[in-house]
Amino acid sequence: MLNLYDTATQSVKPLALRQPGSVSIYLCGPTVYGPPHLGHGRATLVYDILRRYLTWTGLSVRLVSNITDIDDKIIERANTEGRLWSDITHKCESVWFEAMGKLGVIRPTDVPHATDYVQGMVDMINTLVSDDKAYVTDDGVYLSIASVPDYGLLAHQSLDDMLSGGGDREVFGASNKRHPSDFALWKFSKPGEPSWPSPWGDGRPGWHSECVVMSLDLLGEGFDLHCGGADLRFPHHENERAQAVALGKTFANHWMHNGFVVDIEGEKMSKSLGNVLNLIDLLEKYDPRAYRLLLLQTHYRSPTRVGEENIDACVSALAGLDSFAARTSAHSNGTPDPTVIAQFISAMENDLDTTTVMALVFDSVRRANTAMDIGDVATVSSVRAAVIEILGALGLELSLGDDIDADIATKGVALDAARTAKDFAAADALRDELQSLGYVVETSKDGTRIRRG
RNA sequence: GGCGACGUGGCCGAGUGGUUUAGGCAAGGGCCUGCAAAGCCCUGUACCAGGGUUCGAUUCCCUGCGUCGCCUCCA
Repeated sequence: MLNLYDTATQSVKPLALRQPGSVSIYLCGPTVYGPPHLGHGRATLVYDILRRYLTWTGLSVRLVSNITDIDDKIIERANTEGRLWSDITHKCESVWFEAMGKLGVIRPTDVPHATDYVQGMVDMINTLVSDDKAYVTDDGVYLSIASVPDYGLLAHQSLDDMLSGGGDREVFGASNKRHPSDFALWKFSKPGEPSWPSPWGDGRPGWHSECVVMSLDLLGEGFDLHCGGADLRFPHHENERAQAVALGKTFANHWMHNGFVVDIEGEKMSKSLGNVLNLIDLLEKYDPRAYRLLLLQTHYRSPTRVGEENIDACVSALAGLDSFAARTSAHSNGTPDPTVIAQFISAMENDLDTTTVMALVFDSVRRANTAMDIGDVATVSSVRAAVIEILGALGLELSLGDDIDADIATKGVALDAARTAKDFAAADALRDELQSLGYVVETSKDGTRIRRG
């Protein structure tokens, strides 16, 4: 049973399943108006790891992650660049999935698009308006949060405190709303903007309405888990839930939020600070597995510092793991060491304690390496199998790097021959040549092993 | 102003009321090696400051200082 921190109750509690054997998860996906940044990468990676783990334990996982393809930001960019808004969303979506593919993130089981659900949103808003839970103003339709008794469940703050705070912040549209915290379900469109018909006037749905309709439509009431970045906790998730509650529907049973990616100074990356790191750049410069490893070595709720030093450390650690996989590849048919697997499970069940899991992995690798040194084949194969099993369950594939060309392999044979003949000058020359071509050359009593670096 | 998180060895980053107090990276020493690489072993004696509770606190409580997040679009 997976124990997971729940934002609503602010405590770690078992993830209860609505239907035994299967898990229903809704993850708020991207608004497609720009390239993915490191924060998007973290969120998708965290939930990819969760999803893979749950699947590994034998559960059937349904992971719904939407694409928000209608939003003010998209319209703004379309206007600025004189492009069709759908042109931007299509392009951004393909860039998104290409990046996620490189990260090794499995595509969600369902990828609903907000624009495909507009009618459902209009219907939902209509119900809320007829029940007087929502009302029409001159610029849109708003939800009356007074109709939601426990509004603030996720914010963990009283409305008064939320309103009194924020220093000099302005409350948007405060003048024409019943309550300053009421939020838009439907926004009337200005001429030239994308719009859909509605009983109240042409317009587009509010962001919060998109996610409730899609999650309830695909997963149904009382689905198991709703997740996303910590910044979505309030107002986005709070407001999604508020609509469901106003409709008299049971919403998510458990709320999970991941921590931010911060810069080297420890500040959250944000566009206004100009410290946003592009995920595409990271993927071009480094082995994508390094980012996954970095996140596995941090708890998912802690802020993560992402900088070159950090990623470099992971690249080095990965080299050690790959090297381990390569040097033990002859013993790849073992049964995973049950003790190691049990430790893995117990760490994961404890609120996804992947840092402990990685410590276990590195310890196991060391144990197997030692066994390898002394020729304890049984230990090598069972521990190796456990390591591969665990890393596989977390989405980390080790590289044997043994897909080398024939002429390179030939040079390896020549290198061994030169060593046997004690012609070390020739052997060193061959090794230098191979290394300058980017290969890792490891010689031992058993012969030379060449692999891609 | 409200709510919340955090301050750990050169760096990153877990964790814990006390005996062998993660792990990764980097560094130094050693073994192995023709020399390297890979691997293994050893070393560094860390917990913001000041009080308090306790036989004992890095871990609990209080105060102070510092950092960060949310309260507005945001993974």
